Amino acid sequence: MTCNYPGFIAHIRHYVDLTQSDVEIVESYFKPLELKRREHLISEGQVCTSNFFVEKGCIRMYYVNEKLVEQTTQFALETWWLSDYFSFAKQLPSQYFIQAVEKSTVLAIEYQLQDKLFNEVPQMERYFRIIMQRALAASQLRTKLMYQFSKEEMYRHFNSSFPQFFQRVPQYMIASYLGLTPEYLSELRRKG
Amino acid sequence: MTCNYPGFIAHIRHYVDLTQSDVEIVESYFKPLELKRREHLISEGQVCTSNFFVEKGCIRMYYVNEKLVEQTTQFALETWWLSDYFSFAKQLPSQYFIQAVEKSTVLAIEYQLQDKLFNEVPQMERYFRIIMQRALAASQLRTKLMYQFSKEEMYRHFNSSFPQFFQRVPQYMIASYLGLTPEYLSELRRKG
DNA sequence: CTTATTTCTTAAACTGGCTTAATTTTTATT
DNA sequence: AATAAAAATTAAGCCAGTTTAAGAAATAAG
Repeated sequence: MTCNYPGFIAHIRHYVDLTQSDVEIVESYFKPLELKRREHLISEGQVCTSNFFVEKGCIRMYYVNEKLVEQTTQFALETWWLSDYFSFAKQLPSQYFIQAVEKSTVLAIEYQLQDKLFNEVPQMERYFRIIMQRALAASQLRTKLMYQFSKEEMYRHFNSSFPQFFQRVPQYMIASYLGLTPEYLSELRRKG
Repeated sequence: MTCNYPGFIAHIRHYVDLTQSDVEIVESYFKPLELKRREHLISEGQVCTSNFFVEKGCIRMYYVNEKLVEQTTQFALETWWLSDYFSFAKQLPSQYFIQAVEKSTVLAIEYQLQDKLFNEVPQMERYFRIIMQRALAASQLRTKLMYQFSKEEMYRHFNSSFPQFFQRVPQYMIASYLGLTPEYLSELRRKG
């Protein structure tokens, strides 16, 4: 395959067909970003002008609460999309930060260019429709887990579902994502 | 306008253009359902074969927890879509019930027919892409509210944002949606 | 290698919100 | 209108998880 972002194109082709010339057009619409650990893609107050695809690494979305503590609301690993979809769709200032958790490669498409891309390569409209629906399914599942699990169960579920995550991500980010304090997470880890 | 479901078609036309013949094709793909209060669209264990648009009334999604209590995870009022998108996309059994909260009119499109519709009327693919993205934005907002608000704040926020809701929906459903017990909701209401 | 900074741990005191259980009010049915 | 069933209220006791604060360990930077 002669394309610049093989993980990306393979992911799209998992859902829709693309000719070789489609691939070239698609790639031309995306800007690759090499991010250092802790580098920010957007900050609170800026419009989230792009939708981000994680080619390599891990990024997160967080906001800063009234106690000035970072509250992580989402992680995205390889092949996942992440954006503040409210800010993105309405082109209004975001309340979030989006940041690389570790050294990462991300592909960004700007809001302004999306519609042009869909007109040039209509399959991309279908791809994004499927991706958004899949993200919504994931969000519904997460909501259910938040309702049905206690904080302790949230930790155990997350830990057994994504054990590699504890290697890659600082505990305080995981704690805030799971909705518990770092102190309580520490206590749960000790308990085993 | 000569169409059977004016609220529905107006909603689609808010996002994409449809010719009069498109409208006829689109309407032919949807099945109208008249629901009595508390009537179910799907039950736990069934595949959620359709995506539902609320033309009139109010529906909710809930599951039954280990204590045999109904836990409401989502409401949908007029012009909102609702489905178990995991069950819908994978055509696997659902863990949820979808039920009319009050007398309602719903339009249903079956999973099997969606792709045919998108091929006949490509604008509908764009419409659903936008709708899914909008639903995802709403879901991100809700997640943020769940993180940043205490239970008492969740109640106050919901109450001031959707005062009409308390007229239409039993309190125990609202309580479970907000993640609090009916007893505590009652106490908060008394406090005013 | 040393120092500074960030992250993680430990433990005690505290509280928001749940549980339980009994009562009242509202709504549906005959 | 009478009866049954569902929904909402009230209050006391309780506990999962937070807060606070101080120290230890790990990581980054010079």
